[in-house]
Amino acid sequence: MANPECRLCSFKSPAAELLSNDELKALESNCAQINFKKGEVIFREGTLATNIAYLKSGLVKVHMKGPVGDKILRLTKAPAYLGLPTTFGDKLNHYSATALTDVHICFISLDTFRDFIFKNGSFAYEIILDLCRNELSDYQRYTNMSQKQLPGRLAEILLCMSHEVFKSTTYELPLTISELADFISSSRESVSRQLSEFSKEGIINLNKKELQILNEDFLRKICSKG
Amino acid sequence: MANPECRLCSFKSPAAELLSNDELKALESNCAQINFKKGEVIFREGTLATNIAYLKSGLVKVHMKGPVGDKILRLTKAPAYLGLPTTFGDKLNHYSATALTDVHICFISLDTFRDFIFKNGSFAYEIILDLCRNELSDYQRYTNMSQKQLPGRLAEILLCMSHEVFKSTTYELPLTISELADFISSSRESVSRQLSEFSKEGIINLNKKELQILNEDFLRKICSKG
DNA sequence: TAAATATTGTGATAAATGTCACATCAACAC
DNA sequence: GTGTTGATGTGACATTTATCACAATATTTA
Repeated sequence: MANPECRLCSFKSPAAELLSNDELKALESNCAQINFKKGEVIFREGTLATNIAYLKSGLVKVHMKGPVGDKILRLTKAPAYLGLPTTFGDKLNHYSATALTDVHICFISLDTFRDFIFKNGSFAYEIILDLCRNELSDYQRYTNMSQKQLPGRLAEILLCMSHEVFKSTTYELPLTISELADFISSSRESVSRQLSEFSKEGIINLNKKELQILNEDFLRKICSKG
Repeated sequence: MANPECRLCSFKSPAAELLSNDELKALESNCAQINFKKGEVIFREGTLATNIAYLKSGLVKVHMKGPVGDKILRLTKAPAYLGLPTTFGDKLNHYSATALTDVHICFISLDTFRDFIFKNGSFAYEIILDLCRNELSDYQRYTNMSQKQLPGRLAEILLCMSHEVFKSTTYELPLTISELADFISSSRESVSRQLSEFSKEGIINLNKKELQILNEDFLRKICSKG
């Protein structure tokens, strides 16, 4: 738990950029940075939601227990607040967050955060914008995932990770095959087979975890056709 | 378009309850009530999002075009704001809202609403709470729907409408079979068959649109088993 | 009222994908 | 090293569910 220097922090969220010096000072004394290793749970479904978690660096999966197994709801890349809805929406966390890389998290006292919302309209507005944008992209993904079948769903998250997370057509898969399956609501075996299929067709190249998108246009076509 | 009397309105949202008299006055002059008949579109995907839509009375479906067809994202019952995320998140609406009953909608000027957020912390906080609670329940439904198969998904929305919307085990289905299919991402035919199945098993009774849940426990069991 | 249109029910069939079983491979602990 | 554990690939098969086709009702419109 390092002593944070929020005022000097260069990883501030867009919302935190709008805080006054005094507010940043208040933040400093009500905030603790904790580092997690890849694979560690940042907060867990069913436990008390006591702090706001701000993801300062790294990549995280947000996931929830479903009737069958785990469901990955979204990947969240720094910088971002992690559990606003689960922290404000209920006393108990309704989902979990797990580090996919080593991450830096700042836990912010709920009271302090709430105070900013009450007293700093710009801050509140920025938080609202953030919640709204997230909901839009969630709805979009939800709709796509629920109407496409396996090839389209898989193509979609491969492209999504390429565009939204890594900004590159080559990247190291941050998820295991099982997790990919949890993400697109399919089975490990089916995902494995579909990846082989994409490889055979020359659309991707997968070496261990290293993924290379060879034919993005075709992948896009698969994605949009479903 | 009636001249609204927001100050006297007895259908205020929890957030609007927190507005001052002056703010309510500002609301009055920047707000227009419009009534829609069952089946009419309140706002449409792809059009400019220019106003906040507050659902004062009635029931609405929120839906989005998907790769295959329409996808119903949620049912929203009055009182509720309808398109906050699509209004704040982007200039264009990312989804549509259609009346399932006759409804009263108050369209509120975006600037006015934004002003309340900036200047009234309690209002902003209430809006944030609302967004958060919605996201939680969306995630829950999303997870359930994506992991269950047809019987479980159908059972879930039948129960959901019973508990959340109508608060009764007997109610008139607000959706056609096709819409039910759009909601649970299945086909019209499969939903029709599954409803017959439930009827044969004595779990429900469906007469025209009048649905009666006869064996709620069993329906719950189907719902939780998937 | 009749015609037109939308909604629903149901059988036959095909396609997609989950499940089971087992082999292989990699990482890590001891 | 060696054994243990977790992750992955793949064949065979069963199951679920979409699709197509068409009939039967409802509902709306002319």
